[in-house]
This record gives sequence, structure tokens and C-alpha cells, in this order.
Amino acid sequence: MKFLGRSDQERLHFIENDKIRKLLKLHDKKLLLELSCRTNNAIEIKLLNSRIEDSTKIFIKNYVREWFDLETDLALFYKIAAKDKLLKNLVHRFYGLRLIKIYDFFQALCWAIFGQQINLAFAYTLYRRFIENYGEKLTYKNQDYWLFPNSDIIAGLSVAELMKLQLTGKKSEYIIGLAGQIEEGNLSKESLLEKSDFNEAKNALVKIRGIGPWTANYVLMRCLGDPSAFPIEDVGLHNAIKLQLNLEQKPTIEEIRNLAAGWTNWQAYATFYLYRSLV
DNA sequence: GCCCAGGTGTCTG
DNA sequence: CAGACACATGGG
Repeated sequence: MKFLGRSDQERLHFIENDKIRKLLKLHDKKLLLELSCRTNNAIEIKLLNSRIEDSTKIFIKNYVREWFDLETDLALFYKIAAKDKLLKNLVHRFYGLRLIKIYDFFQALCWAIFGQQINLAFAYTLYRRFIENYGEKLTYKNQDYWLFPNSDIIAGLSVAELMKLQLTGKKSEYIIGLAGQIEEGNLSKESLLEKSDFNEAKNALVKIRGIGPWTANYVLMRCLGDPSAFPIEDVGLHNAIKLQLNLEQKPTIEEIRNLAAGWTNWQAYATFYLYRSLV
């Protein structure tokens, strides 16, 4: 909840009274979910705007399982973390925290690109403008619920149109180019997941204009579910480490490599716990 | 006014 | 191939 609620510019979910509302779309039908926690710690999911059908139920369950990464066995992470000087305090503080994923692949790519080389607050401003200009919405009981813009709409935009939102020319080109690649069928979450390993997926991603090592790792971590994804160039990660270890200066890449030497296949979780320490 | 932001592409020597 | 630099603007 804390992580999901970290920006008041968030438009893709809405938190109120310890409940999360989120709009999804399945076969042209908008579904407004409300998630809450039962006393037995189970997640309760209600569909607010229509009656639920069995096929829809399966989709929603799978969506939520992936969104909150419910299949991962945290005990294995905590075993490693208990002996790690950077992680041992964090796993205690944030016990039970799971890596919040970005289910939608195009959204994950756009979010990463928005966030390149600018502060998070401004990245959220760009993200909000993008959603409010090009996304669909459902108004329910006087509250707007948004869907992330579909790549088909974005593929048809001009650079000048996106620059009106204050994206740089370069970022506008990247976003439109990616949307086009997705529309042409050259790029998809499914095709990347079908590759023999995540390293191949990373190689494919960094070949695309606008996606460097940081963005590739970020998307592998937040969307594709690569446990070893590690955006080591990430300034947020650097600041979190500096804060945890009470350093005078941000750590170098080499120092981070040493600190992370024992994180094999848990780099993504370690990064997410470090991110969480900054919220 | 200055420096830094959850980087990447391009140019240069 | 490493290193410099532009990008573009918000926020502290």
C-alpha cells in the first residue's frame, strides 16, 4: 500500500480506506476491481461495475497474482538477506513486501523511459499527462479510473504531440518507436518470455533505440519477472545504499557489485526492497 | 543560480 | 573503445 500510494499523481490505481481500486480491460470490457485484505490475510477481490463471469474470474486472479508477485517464496530471499549487511535490516522493516510488478509491457517500457535522467516527481508528471491525454477512463461514483494508453494510439502520434506533454524529443521518439514495434508484432512480452533465458530477452531489449542497460533491467525486473534483473546504474538504488550504509558519498558501480555478490537470483528483490526504503 | 534527477544516443579522438 | 556532451525540465 505504501509503495503503491507513493505518488498522488498515480492514475492507474486508487487507494482509499486500505482498499485498492484498479481498472482493467478484458475483451473490450472495462473491469473495476476493488482489493482489500481479509482478517485471515487473504486478498479479497470485488468487481464493482459489473457481474463477474467464470472466465473473467480466472483472468483477474492471474492478474493479481502477477501484479503482487504472489508465487515467489520469500523465505528463500529472507534466508540470503539475514546474512547480508545491506538487506538484513530492510527485510525486517518490510517483512512480507513483494515486488510490485507492472503487468502491462508497454506501460513498463514507457514508465522506465519517462524516468530516464529526471527526478521521480517529474517522471510521475509525465506519466500522468500521458495517461490523461491518451488513456481511456471509466467514471464510477464520481471518481475517474484510468487505463494506460494502448500502443496502437501512441504509434500514430507525432513527436510534436508528445513534446507538448514536456517529454524530450528523444523520449517522444523512443515511445512512438516502441509503440510501432509492438503494433507491428516485432516486440511483445510473450515473445521475450519465450526466449530460452532472460539474458536473451535483455539482449533483444537493448538493441531497441531508447532502451539501454538500465531500462532493460528495469523492465525485466518490474514486468518480465526476471529474479536476477539488476538495474545497477539506478540512482535510486545508489541513494538507497548510501542511506542504508550511512555513506558520505554514493557507492561506485564496483562497490555495488561487491555488495551484491551474494544476491544471485534475488537482485530484483534486493533492489525493490532498497527502493522501498526511499518511499 | 546551481546541482541533481530511478539514462541513452551520438559524436569525437 | 572510452569519454564528453546534449537532451530539457522540475525540484530542492
